Amino acid sequence: MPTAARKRPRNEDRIFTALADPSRRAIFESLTRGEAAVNDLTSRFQISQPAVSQHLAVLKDAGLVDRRKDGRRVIYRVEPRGLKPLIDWIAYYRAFWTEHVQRLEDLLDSMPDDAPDAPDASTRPR
Amino acid sequence: MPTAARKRPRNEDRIFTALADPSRRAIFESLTRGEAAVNDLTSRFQISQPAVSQHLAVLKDAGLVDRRKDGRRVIYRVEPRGLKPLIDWIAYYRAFWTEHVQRLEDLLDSMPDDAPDAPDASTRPR
DNA sequence: ACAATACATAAGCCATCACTTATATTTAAT
DNA sequence: ATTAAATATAAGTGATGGCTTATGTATTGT
Repeated sequence: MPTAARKRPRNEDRIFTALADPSRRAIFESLTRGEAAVNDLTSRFQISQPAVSQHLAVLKDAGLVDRRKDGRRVIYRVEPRGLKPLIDWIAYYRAFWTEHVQRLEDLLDSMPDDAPDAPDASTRPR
Repeated sequence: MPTAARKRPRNEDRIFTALADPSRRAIFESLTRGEAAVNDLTSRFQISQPAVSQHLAVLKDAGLVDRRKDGRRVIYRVEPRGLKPLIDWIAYYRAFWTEHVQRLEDLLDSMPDDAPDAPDASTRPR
């Protein structure tokens, strides 16, 4: 069947917003060291369990983490492809100043991605 | 098992918060097309001049833009090295989750179907 | 000198956010 | 069957953030 428009929302907006909060970024960073249940994460930080759950919901909505049920626990893990829109955003604008930042080239060349899309300009100039 | 000691400054904080706002990101993106005065930027968006100045102040504080005076105008331009902490952040944690993806794939290869094992208990709280 | 222009800062308003406690829901343990 | 545990959601609250208008400070033009 011919696929119609792949009009995926692909919001780098949610990603930037999700990672802007230090607690949320700390939770994400903690998950890069291995998957963990909500209770595990709650014990690692000094915020309440609902706060952790809310942060995880934001991260999940941004596509940065995924979850799986294990009995009465919910195991969260990093979604490896979640940072792709962020990398694409950087890749798109790299053309304008890339000659000054060779490390960016190095990083982007080592990324296992294919043909980054142009980040969407939902806030367009007039 | 990676026990990442914290020896990395967290200056990506301001960058994430600076880029989290769509208007501010739009201003930054606009500056990638060339340097511009505040008045130029104000005419491109539908927000007031003080709002533009405030956004530019946040971007400058994050190290994403720099400015130069030209008569009574202030010309803003992208600071090429400004995104480096962001790129470093991605590169740093990318190493972790690619490692974990590999570990997960190895696990799935060696173990067909049953008994998901316990989450990593060696992750230490801060 | 005076007026106009370009920008920054101040002050206030309103929406959003990150947190809390309380509660509902699902699953496990006894 | 009860109780406990793990998590999500609801509701409320204080703080923060982005916007506005008003005003201050340089700089240019006449």
